[in-house]
Amino acid sequence: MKPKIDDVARLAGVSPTTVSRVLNDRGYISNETKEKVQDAMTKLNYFPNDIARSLYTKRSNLLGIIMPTTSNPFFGELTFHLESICASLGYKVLLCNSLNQKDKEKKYLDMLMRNQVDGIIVGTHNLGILNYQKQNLAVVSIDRYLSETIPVVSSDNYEGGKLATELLVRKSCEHIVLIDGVKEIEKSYLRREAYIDTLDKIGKTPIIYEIPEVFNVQSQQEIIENIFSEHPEVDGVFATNDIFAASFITAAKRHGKKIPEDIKVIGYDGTETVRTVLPDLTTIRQPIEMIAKEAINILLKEIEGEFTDPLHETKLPISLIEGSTT
Amino acid sequence: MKPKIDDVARLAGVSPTTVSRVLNDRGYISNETKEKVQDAMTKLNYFPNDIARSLYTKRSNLLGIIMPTTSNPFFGELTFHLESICASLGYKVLLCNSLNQKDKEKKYLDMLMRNQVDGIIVGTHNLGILNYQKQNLAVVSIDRYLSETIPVVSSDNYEGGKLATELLVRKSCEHIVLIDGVKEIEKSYLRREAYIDTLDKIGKTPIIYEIPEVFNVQSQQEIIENIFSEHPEVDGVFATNDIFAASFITAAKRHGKKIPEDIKVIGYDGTETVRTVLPDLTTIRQPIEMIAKEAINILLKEIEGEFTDPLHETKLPISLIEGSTT
DNA sequence: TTTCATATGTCAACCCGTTGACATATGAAA
DNA sequence: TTTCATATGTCAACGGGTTGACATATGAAA
Repeated sequence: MKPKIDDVARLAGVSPTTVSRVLNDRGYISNETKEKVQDAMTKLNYFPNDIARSLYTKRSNLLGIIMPTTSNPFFGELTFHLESICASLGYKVLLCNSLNQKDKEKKYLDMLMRNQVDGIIVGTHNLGILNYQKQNLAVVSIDRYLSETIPVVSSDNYEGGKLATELLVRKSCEHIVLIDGVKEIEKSYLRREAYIDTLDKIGKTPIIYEIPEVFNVQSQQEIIENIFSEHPEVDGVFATNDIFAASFITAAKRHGKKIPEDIKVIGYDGTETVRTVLPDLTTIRQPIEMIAKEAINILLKEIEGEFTDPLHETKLPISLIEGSTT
Repeated sequence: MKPKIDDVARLAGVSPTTVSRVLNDRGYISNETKEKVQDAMTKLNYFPNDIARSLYTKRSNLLGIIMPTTSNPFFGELTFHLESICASLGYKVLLCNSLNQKDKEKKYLDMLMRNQVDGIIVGTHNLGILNYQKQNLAVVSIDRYLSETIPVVSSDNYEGGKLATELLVRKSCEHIVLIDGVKEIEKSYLRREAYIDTLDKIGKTPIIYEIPEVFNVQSQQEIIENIFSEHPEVDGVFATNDIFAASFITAAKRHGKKIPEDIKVIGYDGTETVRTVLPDLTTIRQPIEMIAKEAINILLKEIEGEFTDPLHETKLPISLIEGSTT
């Protein structure tokens, strides 16, 4: 059996209340007693039961993180930073990989509610479900508009899309294709909008390819193949994430195209991983750690009840990293 | 205030016990009552408090996952699979990014114990701390020997190292360098051993470079630079993970070396991410999902108390993926 | 000598849901 | 008519730790 507070008290020769006082640093305790108690805890290998504590204090110190998948380097890195910051602040993280599937998100949300999380950080698409139960729950969304009451932390997607498209234009690309995720309702596609606006301004027609199952390599490649058959004139590609960009480059090479001579390619995200594995790739870098910090900042304020501002949106700066693919 | 079981009971016009019976599907309940209760729960937005439940049942259904960092694609993907499988089995995951730092691991371990996790999956180096408290706790280690009583799940590292080195030899490399992590005590370095053994057999001298701070890009590059000054004759490189391999290739290009003509490079891991971003890279692929499945299998057996076999080790098959870097 | 900060103990209520024991009621089968 | 499966209620203990109220004791300062 796991030792409990009574066992510690007995071994230390004090009352359970005193042990609790040591644990919570309340009231008067002599150093001598403190040591006795701590020794007893060490000897017994005692760990205070946070479940019992939470039940009483009504504070779980648990946060939920819902991401599409930590397999994706952007979300993997984001999750790392989020969790690291949480840990440094005494919060624990329940991880959820929703794969952007509504049913999974619903189940995860349910699970998180049952586990009395103090707040949730959401990096996933859908989650319309959230609305009806927002009530007391603190929620922050990363990069996605979820509802009017949920603050969003993102980097400057419009500016990123603009920078990317402008770069291709400046490099004299005539036929610039956008490779993006699927446009869903209620989701703002600022990178895409910036791409369209920028092309509009110089009288060019947008050519957009949508990749539906974001985390399915196969479907990605099929769609990218279509670009070459349907738009063989393509000489510039803006992919809204680096993985798409990399996939495109691979396909382009297969088609005998030279990057950047024949086609210039720019990606998006600029994760450590992709920067290391494919440092040549020109990309728009998101400040992932800063996003994580800001998201947690806001979430904690919400948890403390200090947050009232609806329609709150934080836009963090992006930066262009020019490699040799443009 | 969050609704509790009594509120549900009142609204449904039944007793709290009946609500509990509905929740746990125990005893006799008419369908009519079931529906009334479920309606009331929906109306009130009621979520059963898993904390209170756990306290009574002494089962948290919580698992701890300690990884170096989900930023790394191997661990990001591993974490994804582990979590997905856990979720499908009704387990919840507390995520810990230890960065292989002993003090952090200790803190995380402490945290997990306090949270009454049913088991822990460890993908991190150190954790000698584990020994003294192993007692009732179910633990599985991935790829690392931690103690005699902790089962290890890994892929066949020796075979992988052998295949990799043999491939370079077969491709007529004369000066084969190994880029590896730092060799620590108590850690088995089978990939390295296989490399050494394979070279020994044909009378070649191993040349080993160790990268200490695995997740520090800067230090990686510095060490790799040394290879070119100290061993300009290098014509084959076996990197024990794909990130090292990619870093080396980047450096090689900077030095005007052609891959594979001047230097052949093989990596290790074969994650989805690297396969997509750098599909040319020859690598040894680890069956990440299989590793995750097997780890959880064993962990659950431990939790159910069915596991007694000490010194248990599971070795899963690796495969060679030949790209164009060799 | 009085007073008070320090130090510790006892006790019970509380957090929320679970469970076993026991009571009661209904309707159908024997 | 008896019996029993079905259906629901009441009640209290339980899980492990927290906390407030109150009692008591000691030693030092006033």
